[in-house]
Amino acid sequence: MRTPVSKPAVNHTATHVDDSTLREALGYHMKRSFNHVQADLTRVLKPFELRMLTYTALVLITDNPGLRQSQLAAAMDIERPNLVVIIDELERRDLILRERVPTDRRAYALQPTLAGRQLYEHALKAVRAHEAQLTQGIDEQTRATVIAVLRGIEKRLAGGEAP
Amino acid sequence: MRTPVSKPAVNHTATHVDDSTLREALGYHMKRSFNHVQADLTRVLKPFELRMLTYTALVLITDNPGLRQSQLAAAMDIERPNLVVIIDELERRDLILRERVPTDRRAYALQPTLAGRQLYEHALKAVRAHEAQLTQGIDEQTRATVIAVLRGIEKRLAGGEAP
DNA sequence: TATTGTTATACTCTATAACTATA
DNA sequence: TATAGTTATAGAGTATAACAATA
Repeated sequence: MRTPVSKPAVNHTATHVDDSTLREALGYHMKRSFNHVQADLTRVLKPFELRMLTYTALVLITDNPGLRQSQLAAAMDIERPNLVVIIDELERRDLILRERVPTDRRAYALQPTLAGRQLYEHALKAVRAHEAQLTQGIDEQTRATVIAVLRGIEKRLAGGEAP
Repeated sequence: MRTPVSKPAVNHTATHVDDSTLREALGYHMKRSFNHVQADLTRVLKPFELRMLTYTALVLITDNPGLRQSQLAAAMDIERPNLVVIIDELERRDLILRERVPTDRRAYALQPTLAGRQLYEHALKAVRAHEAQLTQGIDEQTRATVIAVLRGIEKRLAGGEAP
């Protein structure tokens, strides 16, 4: 989507730019590869009219019915105000419900609807196919190592600077 | 910056949310870890009044003096229009120069100024220290594997869907 | 006083179409 | 006609402050 399918006959633009200084940094590669993964996943989710964030929210609500918005925001690692529009969108499409919690009338218990659970199933299948294509040729051991490193970095940075 | 330094005594928000469905996907972990890396790097670059994109542009221009904007945009994997404001900002701060190319008066040759080269040196040192802290405890072999996987994914998705 | 959800707001990054001036 | 840089614009993600209702 970002690069032309066939390269131009004469290419003045991509000739030998030295990025060796940047390539040292893990974050540089994380950014570049994630941008492509993000764009690709957006394309995969488009037929379901879902984005990465609405998909993530739908999955977590379906797997954790009764979840509260504050819990969901924490799980998704986003701020509460940013979750509101996501939940609004899913609710407007009748994929989830906001149910009042009797014991705490400030909070909502988020519940998937039947339509929500069905969309979850279909979208999940597409995402898994996408994931399989993405990690094709990467052995399970290596994939697990990459995930472990990414999670380790996340935990280190999430926990605050000084241990 | 995102999570409090000390967790609240009673925590209703983070209790046992099942994200096992999402955790299968590599992209999920890429997003989460990159968000933290991005936020952390933003903090590291703040004293230099640089962002990830202005830093990247400054490094590439300094390492490749005379680079054209179209080449730089391709190297940074961003669209040309988005590069303009980045170059504007660096030029306004007298960190780089737009020099007309005599042989092609449509194009600019981007050159770092002395101030740009100096800021490059200082920022690079800070970024390297950040990187060292980030990858602390990860052996070189593993780090190389992660980078290779990320680059492989980027290349696969950048090249178009059908090989 | 603290928390849940909310509104409003701002900044960053990304993407596309269309323009200008050159080639 | 094609390319380099530009302008304008739109969409998405992220972050903070401040509010009403409730605890």
